[in-house]
Amino acid sequence: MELSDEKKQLIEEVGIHLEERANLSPLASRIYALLILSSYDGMSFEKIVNTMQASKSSVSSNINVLLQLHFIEYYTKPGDRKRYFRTSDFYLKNTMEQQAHSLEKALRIVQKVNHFNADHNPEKFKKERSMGSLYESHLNEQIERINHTLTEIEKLKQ
Amino acid sequence: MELSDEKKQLIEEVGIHLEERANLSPLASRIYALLILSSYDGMSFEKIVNTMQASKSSVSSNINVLLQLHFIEYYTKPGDRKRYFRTSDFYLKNTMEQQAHSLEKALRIVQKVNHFNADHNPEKFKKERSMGSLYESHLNEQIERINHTLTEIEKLKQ
DNA sequence: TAGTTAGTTCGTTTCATATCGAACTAATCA
DNA sequence: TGATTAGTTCGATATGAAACGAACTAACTA
Repeated sequence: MELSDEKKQLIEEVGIHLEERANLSPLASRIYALLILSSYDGMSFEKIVNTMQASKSSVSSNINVLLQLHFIEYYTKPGDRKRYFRTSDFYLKNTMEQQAHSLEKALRIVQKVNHFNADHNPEKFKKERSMGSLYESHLNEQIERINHTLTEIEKLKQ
Repeated sequence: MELSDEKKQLIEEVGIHLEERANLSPLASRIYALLILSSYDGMSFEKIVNTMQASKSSVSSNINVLLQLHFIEYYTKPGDRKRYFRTSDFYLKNTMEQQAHSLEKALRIVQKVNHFNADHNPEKFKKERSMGSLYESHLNEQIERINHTLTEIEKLKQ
């Protein structure tokens, strides 16, 4: 029931990272980190409550968020009412898809900004155009790379 | 003094994007968006206060944050006490440097997680290794790309 | 020197969001 | 059927951050 110090600290570190990158609440981040660092068998709701020292209600709502985002999944054992949670099979794929969306959104914004400045602040646009287009093509490249990797992951799945 | 509806809406859109991506407060994000979408001459403190309909104190502290992060800079005109703020010359470069750091951090975390699971959850590690290594090399590639673009920007500066 | 102006400081207020706990539901068990 | 258990719901509390406003400083100006 007690975690090693090494694991505790790693949960904290990964948790903070997830908070920042995935916009999850602190507890959701810690739970997700815990499951990332645990065996593929997963953990029961109760065990998560005890390990995290958090209330049942907090764990319940945060687990539901993680389920909705498809970051985790659950399974049941015959003759056992409990649900067992684990990281979803392809959570790295989800992470990358989110990154792709975020980059695409960034690209759309940059394009809008450049367009607006070309129309309304021509002097500024001229000054920044070369860097702006460099940035645009950089974003395009990154999106391409990510999609490429996603198709490779798709192959792995089969 | 009044902004066009088009500009207002774009400030909102870019502002929300900056809030999410750059971890800036709402007002800091809006001020930064305003300056991104304004002429290279920049805007005085007073004009920013009026345009944003925010208090002097809020504008003051948020501008100082943006200055510290080198997202914006200011200049003065001889015989004019006011300070004029504009986006810093190479703010896109700063953006990319931040992205590079964030990717490097992500890579270090993923490596730590993989290492931990290899030691403590061998079954899970085996199951996820191929995807994990694919992800690792993907992150490496992205970091490489970003550094490459940064050196190209460096060339532009000269 | 007295008045004005640009911008800052700092204590207070407002607001959002995370977590909690007690009461509840629905399924299982004896 | 009555008791137990797994998990949810929902109103209350706590915490932290953002924005505010009044008072202040420091520089200029008449």
